[in-house]
Formats: sequence, structure tokens, C-alpha cells
Amino acid sequence: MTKKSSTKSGLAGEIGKKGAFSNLQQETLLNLMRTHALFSSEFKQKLFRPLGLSQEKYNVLRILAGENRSMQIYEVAERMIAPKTDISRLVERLFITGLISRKRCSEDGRVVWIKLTPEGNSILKKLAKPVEQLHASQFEALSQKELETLNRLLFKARTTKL
Amino acid sequence: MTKKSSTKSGLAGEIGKKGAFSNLQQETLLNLMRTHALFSSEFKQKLFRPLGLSQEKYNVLRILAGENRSMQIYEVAERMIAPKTDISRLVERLFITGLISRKRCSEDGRVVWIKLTPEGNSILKKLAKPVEQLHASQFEALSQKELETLNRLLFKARTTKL
DNA sequence: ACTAAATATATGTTTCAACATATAAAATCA
DNA sequence: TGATTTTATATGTTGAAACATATATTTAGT
Repeated sequence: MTKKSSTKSGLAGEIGKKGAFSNLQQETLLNLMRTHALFSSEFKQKLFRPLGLSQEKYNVLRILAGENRSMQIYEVAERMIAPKTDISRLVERLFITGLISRKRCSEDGRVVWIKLTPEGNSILKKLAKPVEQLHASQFEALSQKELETLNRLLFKARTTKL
Repeated sequence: MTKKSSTKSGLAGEIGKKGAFSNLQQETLLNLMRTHALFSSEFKQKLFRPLGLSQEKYNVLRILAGENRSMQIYEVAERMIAPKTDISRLVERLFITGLISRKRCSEDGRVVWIKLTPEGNSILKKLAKPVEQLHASQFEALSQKELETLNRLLFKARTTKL
């Protein structure tokens, strides 16, 4: 049984051997998924659902509030957390519940301008503090330094391609 | 304008002021969500969907393979990434496509034993290497040390309650 | 100006998610 | 043993996610 040397922290490229590195990658992804599932379900159940919102609806409202202007639908879609091809229906649900207004553009018949209504604004105001409190509670175990590190590593993993 | 002292890394409890800390928490959660969305959609599109699998279906198969035995449905549900109340339908979809078998227990008429079929096993084998490669590619920007840190912080944030 | 391409939004359809509630068998308890 | 509770799975229903495809308008090319 020739033990293949002890390059414990060997290259990631040396895959197909189920080394410690590969297991760590697996475990990290699992932790990412579990943490995401927990945190986002807390938002859903404690804050969004009681107000008839979903994560995505809330996101649209936040984007509109952040820009504080009418936006085209595709502009909003581009800023969503995940790519959103069928944003129209999401926008329509928000329109139906009165949280945004829609207006077909007169110069360019393709575009639709959407905007927060006072109701949309007020629901965001109502949520502002609870949202902040939930953030704080979810990350209360981490120091500022740890939080910065977590933030940086998540960003790096997602955006850096070698 | 009395500037409220410079306790930059002040308590997380000192909320409601939209300080740097609160923004960092927000940003970190956003990064968590975006990174999760990207990574899990890569799995879905590149590996699962072409085989008619979803993340959840794959998970059930992995759990069964890991135990390498018949399991009760609720046992599987407990190990899913997110709590799964309607696991029955998920199990049924896997049964219909022939990836698992079902058998009502004779001693206890409530329980159903489920098990990987050879087809279920073979689909897992086919996926093993691509899954590992995708893991490696998703985390290729991080060193082993960074990966360990990310893993630890995700775990800590999720499990530690003060 | 006419045709083709690009852009912006909308819809069809299938599958899944989520919650409540239902059934059915077993265990517990009086 | 009969009633109650607990456990294990199943189903009803509504809304949302995902992907393909369609429509309608504008822009670009010749």
C-alpha cells in the first residue's frame, strides 16, 4: 500500500481522488446552501410572508426605492439577485397588489416605466427596522472583522475567475 | 453636529442607526445570496437538469447512497438542506422515474422504506466526477486556507446563537 | 422605404415550493 | 379495552420558478 506522499494541501486541480481539499469544497458548498436556506427562510417567514411579499417582490421594491425614480422593467431585472427572465409577471403581481405603478412609454412603445406607489413606499418603511434587526441577529455571532472576511471571501469566490 | 464618538466596531445591538456595521451585514447577506444563486444555478443547469434532476432530488439520492441502506422517508427529510415537510411528493417523483424503490413496512404500517435502485446508483456514479470538478471550479479562486475560513465562518454564523 | 436585426415586454407550460390539512397506523394511558 | 396522542406519510391548493417562445416596437442595413 504505497501511500501517495503527503501533499495534504495539494492542488485543487488534482481532483478525482477525493482528497481533503475536495471534501472541504463540498462541505463549504453545503454550508453555503444551509446558511442561505436558514437565513432566507427567516426573512420569508418572519417578515415577508406576513405582508404578502416574497424575497423577489421585496427586492424589486428595494431596487426602486434605492433609485428613487421610475425605472424600466429590464433595468430592475438586471439588478435582481438572480437573473430574472420572467420579470413581467413579478411586476404584474406587484402592480395588482398596488405596490408599484406601470406606465407605457409614449416615445418608445416597447418600454414600461414602473415606480413605487405610496403603498409600496410605506410597506418598505414598515420593514426597514425589522430587516435591520434581523440582519443583526443573523450575524450576531460574527465580529466585525469576521464579517468583513466572510463578505470578502464570498465575493472573491463568486467573482474571481483564474 | 456632535459626531457620536468613533466606536466603529460598536455593538451589533446598537442598531437602528444604519452604521457601517449594519451596512456590512446587509452587504454580506446580499453576497451570500448572490453566491448561492450563482453556484446552485450552475449545478442545476450544467449537471442536474440534463439528467432530469433537481437539487432536491439529487440530495435524496446522495443521502441514500451515503447510508447505503433502506431508509424511512422521514429520516431522509431530516437530512435535507432545508426542512422538508412535503417529502412524499419528492419521493414519489423519484419513484416514478425509477431512481428509488418504495416498500411499505410490514411490521409498522405507517412507514415506507425507500432505497436506491441500480438506475439511481448509476446516475450518481455518472455525476460523481462532474460534481467534484464543478466544486473545484467554483472555489478555484480560494486557497485552502481561505476555503477553511469561509467554511468556518458560514458554519459559525448559522449555528452560533449568543 | 423595405427587410432584417435587436430590444423590451409578455405569455404558455411544466415543475416545484410551501403551507395547511388529512389519513392511517402505532403507542400510550386511563 | 377504548379513547387519546403521537408518529409517518399523503394530499389539496395556491403561488411561484424556470425555460421556451411569442409579440410588438424600434433601430440598422442596403
